[in-house]
Amino acid sequence: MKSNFFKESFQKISEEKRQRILDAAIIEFSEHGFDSANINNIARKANISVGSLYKYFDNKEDLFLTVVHVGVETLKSVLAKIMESRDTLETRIEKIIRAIQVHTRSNVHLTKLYNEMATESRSNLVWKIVSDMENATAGLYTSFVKEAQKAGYVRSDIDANLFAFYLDNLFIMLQFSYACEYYKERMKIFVGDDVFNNDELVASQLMKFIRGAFLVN
Amino acid sequence: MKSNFFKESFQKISEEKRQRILDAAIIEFSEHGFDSANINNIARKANISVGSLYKYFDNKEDLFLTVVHVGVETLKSVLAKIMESRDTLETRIEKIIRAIQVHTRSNVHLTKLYNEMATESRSNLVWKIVSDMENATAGLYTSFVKEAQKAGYVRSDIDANLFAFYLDNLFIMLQFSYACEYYKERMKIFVGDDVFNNDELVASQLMKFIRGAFLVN
Amino acid sequence: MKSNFFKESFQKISEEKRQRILDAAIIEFSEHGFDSANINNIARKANISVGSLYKYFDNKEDLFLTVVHVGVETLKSVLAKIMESRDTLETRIEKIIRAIQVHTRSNVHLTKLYNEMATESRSNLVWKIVSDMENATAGLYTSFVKEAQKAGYVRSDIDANLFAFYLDNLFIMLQFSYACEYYKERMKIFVGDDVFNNDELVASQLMKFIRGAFLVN
Amino acid sequence: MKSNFFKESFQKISEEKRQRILDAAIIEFSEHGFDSANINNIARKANISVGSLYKYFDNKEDLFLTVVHVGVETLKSVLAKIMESRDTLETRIEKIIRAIQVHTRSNVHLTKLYNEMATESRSNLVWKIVSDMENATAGLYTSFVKEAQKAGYVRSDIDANLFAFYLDNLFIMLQFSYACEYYKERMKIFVGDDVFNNDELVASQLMKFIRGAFLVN
DNA sequence: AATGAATGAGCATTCATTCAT
DNA sequence: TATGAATGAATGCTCATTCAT
Repeated sequence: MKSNFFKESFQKISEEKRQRILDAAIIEFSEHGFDSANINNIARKANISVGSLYKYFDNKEDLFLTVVHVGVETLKSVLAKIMESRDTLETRIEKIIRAIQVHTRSNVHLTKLYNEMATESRSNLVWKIVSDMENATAGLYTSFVKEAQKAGYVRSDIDANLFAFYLDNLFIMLQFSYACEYYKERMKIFVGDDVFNNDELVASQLMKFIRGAFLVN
Repeated sequence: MKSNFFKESFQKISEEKRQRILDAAIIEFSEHGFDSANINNIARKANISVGSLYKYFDNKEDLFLTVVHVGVETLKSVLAKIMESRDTLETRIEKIIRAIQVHTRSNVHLTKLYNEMATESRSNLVWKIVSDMENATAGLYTSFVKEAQKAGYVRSDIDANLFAFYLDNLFIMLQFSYACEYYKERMKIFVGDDVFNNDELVASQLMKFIRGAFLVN
Repeated sequence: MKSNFFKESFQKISEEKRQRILDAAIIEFSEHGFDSANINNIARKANISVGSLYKYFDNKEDLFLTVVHVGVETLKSVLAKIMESRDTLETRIEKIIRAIQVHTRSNVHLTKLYNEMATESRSNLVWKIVSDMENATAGLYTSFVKEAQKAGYVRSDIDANLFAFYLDNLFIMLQFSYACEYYKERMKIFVGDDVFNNDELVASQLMKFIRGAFLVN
Repeated sequence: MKSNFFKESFQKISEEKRQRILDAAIIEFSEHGFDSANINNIARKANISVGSLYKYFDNKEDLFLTVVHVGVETLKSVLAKIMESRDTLETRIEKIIRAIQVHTRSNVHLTKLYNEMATESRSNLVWKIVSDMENATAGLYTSFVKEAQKAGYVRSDIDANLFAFYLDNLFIMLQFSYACEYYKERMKIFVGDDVFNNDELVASQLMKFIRGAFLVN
């Protein structure tokens, strides 16, 4: 599968300009969705001409795909960093939760984009790009659960695949709840207007929830 | 707050035609989102003229709000039916899970619409319509958790609000996983291509996950 | 030339209903002009159905032409009443001026319609309807001027046709100045915000203007 | 008050293109009025794309206001040129009459636009634009009449404001009679089909009319 | 005869994409 | 290579006219 959706010329420009374009695009796409995103706006915000944009990308879709691709790579690297250490499952989960709280806040648009992307029945191209991230995540979580089962830390009477899935579901919703307006409001309704000043409570309770679900008692 | 966004004439037409319009609209909005939804398409699919559509609704936004409103009412009634019986928390949760599996499959577009809607804070009107559903859900779940805590069935060392929130998060993701293309693919990656023929496993494992999280051990 | 633009059925309805229709139509046309006038509005204001309107008139244009025709007849009869008495030119002119002040105020829409009508290059049909009124007016004024010339009251060194024309020009602008928003504002600029409470001054000065122009000194 | 209703880009295009757009617009607006004027027509006639038109003007109203503004400026400058010389009132009036005959013929659409515009108080914006022209005219005429009164050339027993007003009324109707179909036909009825080949007579008789009205006898 | 719901062509406006400079 | 003006297809919405009841 093609994994680059930009033209050669996009690689030749300065790192700084490239970043400006990606930033402008990720904001526009994450805030308006693919169809309503405005290419001319992106160019203006990136401080380049539309003409140039079309020198770097064949069309709107390719720009979108590039942005998604970059976003996915970013998310993968965040996860990878957490997972490379040799911690216990419990520690890892805790690290992930904290990372979500920190990372989501400083990369709101990335999460919004993920939400947006999961929405559009945007060709199957998007899926092609994202699936390897989901594959990585799924594989990682599942194998850690299985390992922990073998080691006796985690109940042996559960389906590792499904439990990894439910675990990731909780993580995704946590991300949305920190980034997307709708889910932020919803979280406030459930927990109170003050939640967003109470990361510690949110994290520790989620840990308790997950630990109960997984651990041998 | 105004809760009807349609004109009087919309009430006068036959139930069948009204349903045709709502169906066409919910499909269009759920598949394209508000901005990219095409009013002319909706009219064509509903087998009426644009002119008529505008006799029933003042504008695109009002049609959208009506559709959201109807969708929310449907979801509320499904939940209400489950909750009115005097079951234990555990039974109730199990019933909800089964209901999600059944109801989502036959109302795919409703769930897609919810996902779409959560995507960008479409004016605050949408939020006004949906917030009472979220409020109802949040209140219901939280109070049941608290009751169960009092009765000694559920751990007393947890924050009922947050646990209710995490619980609903699992439910929402389950819905998306049965309705939205993206999340369906993701679920297949986690659990295997066969998941959608294995409702029993999905439900029982989720029950196990939740039971572990909640119950006194 | 056809001089009726309505269908037979329009004559069969009650005088009261007919008037309601004409009133609604004259208001709509005079306020919005032909193109922007709204047939459905007219029907609603006249308290009849669009369907009926189309039973009485073949189309929008015919309704417009009927309205113009009625308006013209009204104006003609007002003028006729003034002219039938055996007054001197000077008295007649004074009577016309006073009549304009009174009649225009209570028939604002008629004058607006005249202005509107003079604007549209509405087919030559309009012209056909109106020309006989203009012919009548022109003939009347001109012959009175000529008579007065013969009688020695009016300067003999003038072109009666043109003087009658200039005279009517003054009358038309007076009408507009009492009926049409734009010209009302303009008159206020020229004479002061108080003009419309000062009919006496306006009339007497206009008399003085015209007398000077016409009379032998 | 804002006095430019176009975007910056409109100033950047070639004088020739700018004129083409203004010409097309003035014709369309003067022939159909604001509501019925067709933007796509204007673009086509101006030989540019609709897209471009919207690069130069935010919307239909702004294009209209620009056209009105330009028209008013043109009329003001014509009047100003006549008035700057140090002639007697009588000479000035004669110059204005001749100027109307010449200028109206070569700027038919400007006069039609004025008529159209006076027809329905298009927002109060139009009035804002035009009122300063009316103010200028009113002030000019009135002060000249007053001066002439002081100098003993004009009767002292008249209201200068009203006489200036009646004078301008005659001028306006003369303009309409040279530009607008309806008023042209009317003038032919009053004076004969040949009027438009007889500027000399029209002017000299109008002078006679006005002189009689104003002068000390 | 009367009704008014239904129709669909028409217009203002937007925006992805092109191309002359 | 970079620019941004120009293009025109597409879409929300209106309203004269029709026609089943």
